Amino acid sequence: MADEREGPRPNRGPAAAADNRRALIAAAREEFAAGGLEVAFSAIARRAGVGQGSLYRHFPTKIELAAAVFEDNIDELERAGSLDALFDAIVAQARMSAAFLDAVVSARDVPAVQHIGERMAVLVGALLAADQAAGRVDGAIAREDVLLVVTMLARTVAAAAPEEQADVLTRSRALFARALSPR
Amino acid sequence: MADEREGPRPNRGPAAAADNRRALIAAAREEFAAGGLEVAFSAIARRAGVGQGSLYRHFPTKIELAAAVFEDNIDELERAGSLDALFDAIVAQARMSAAFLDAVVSARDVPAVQHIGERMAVLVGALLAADQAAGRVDGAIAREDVLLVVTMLARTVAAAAPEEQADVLTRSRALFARALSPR
DNA sequence: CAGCAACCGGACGATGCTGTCCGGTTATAC
DNA sequence: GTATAACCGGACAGCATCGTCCGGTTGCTG
Repeated sequence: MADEREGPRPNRGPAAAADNRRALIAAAREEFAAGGLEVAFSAIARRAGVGQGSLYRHFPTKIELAAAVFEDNIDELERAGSLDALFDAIVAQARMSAAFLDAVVSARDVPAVQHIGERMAVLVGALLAADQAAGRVDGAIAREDVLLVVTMLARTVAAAAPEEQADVLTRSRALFARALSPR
Repeated sequence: MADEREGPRPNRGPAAAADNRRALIAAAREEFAAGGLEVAFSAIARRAGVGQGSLYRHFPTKIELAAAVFEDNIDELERAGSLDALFDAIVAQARMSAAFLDAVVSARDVPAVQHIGERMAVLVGALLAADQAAGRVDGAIAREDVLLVVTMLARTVAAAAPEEQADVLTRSRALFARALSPR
């Protein structure tokens, strides 16, 4: 039933629904990364080569769309083996992460958002425990502290002007390294 | 706030220009503090009891308006006697500061913005030197680090949901205290 | 007192986004 | 082969904001 054909694929019919969904998520990822959460729905639909109707059918609200995008991205984050690696991955998707965080504050009760929050909490908890066991992070640091660091990193790097992004990045990494390292 | 509506005070003529300017700045301060930089120009004019034409005449762009508002606020910041006190003052105006920072990244070359940047840099430099001399802050910390901390504090507190604002505040303050304190 | 220049305030056209609705197309069932 | 149901895509009306423009008022000057 769910058989994916290459070649001259029709853009209509039930089989195209999954394709459209993927195209929309990909387009939204690029738009969010470029312009934050403020981008217009119409722009996302245009980039995906899909009508606005289809966009609203798949994702009635912007929060659900953002959640779908980030659900994909979090897979990448979960490959990190240490907090440092997690920070690297977060920074690489800084604008995306910041956009998602903006969405979170306005809709904490959406199930999809909660699910992502739990995945992040579990991930951070595991990495923190490992780093503390290895003596790389002070025992006084709590999971909430690390989540805060992640948030700050994403927002700060995302908001920085392009020419000072590199400086901001190294400086904030060093700052947080001081904050987390054992006394 | 409600301005002086008493007596047969004409709202026209050259003398009213300065009054209008003050009213606009006051209205903009409240609007920015409530809704960030995204508030509509029309809303600011309405709150100030002034026509849109007058708003655009005094402040052609939103950046200039934000700069005028923050130029007022920075007087308060300069009363701080230590970095800790500066952080307190920044957090008290968190939403305002965050709104202004957003304006800065989109118009770094505006003279009014540059002027405020210089005042902040001078202020932070002086406080940092004092705190380092007193042994409260590590000598390895640079002025740019502190400016980064200020930015992060403002943005983080401003973006937090009301119910977790208190927790975010204490946690980030503790985190940055660890980062800045001598080894 | 009369003319002038500055300034005020709101109306107004333009622009862009939102969310819905419907004609048309395609796979599937019979 | 034909009927049916699902789904696509773009048009469209509604809405908010932007930035300008102009009639009207006020204080100043000769």
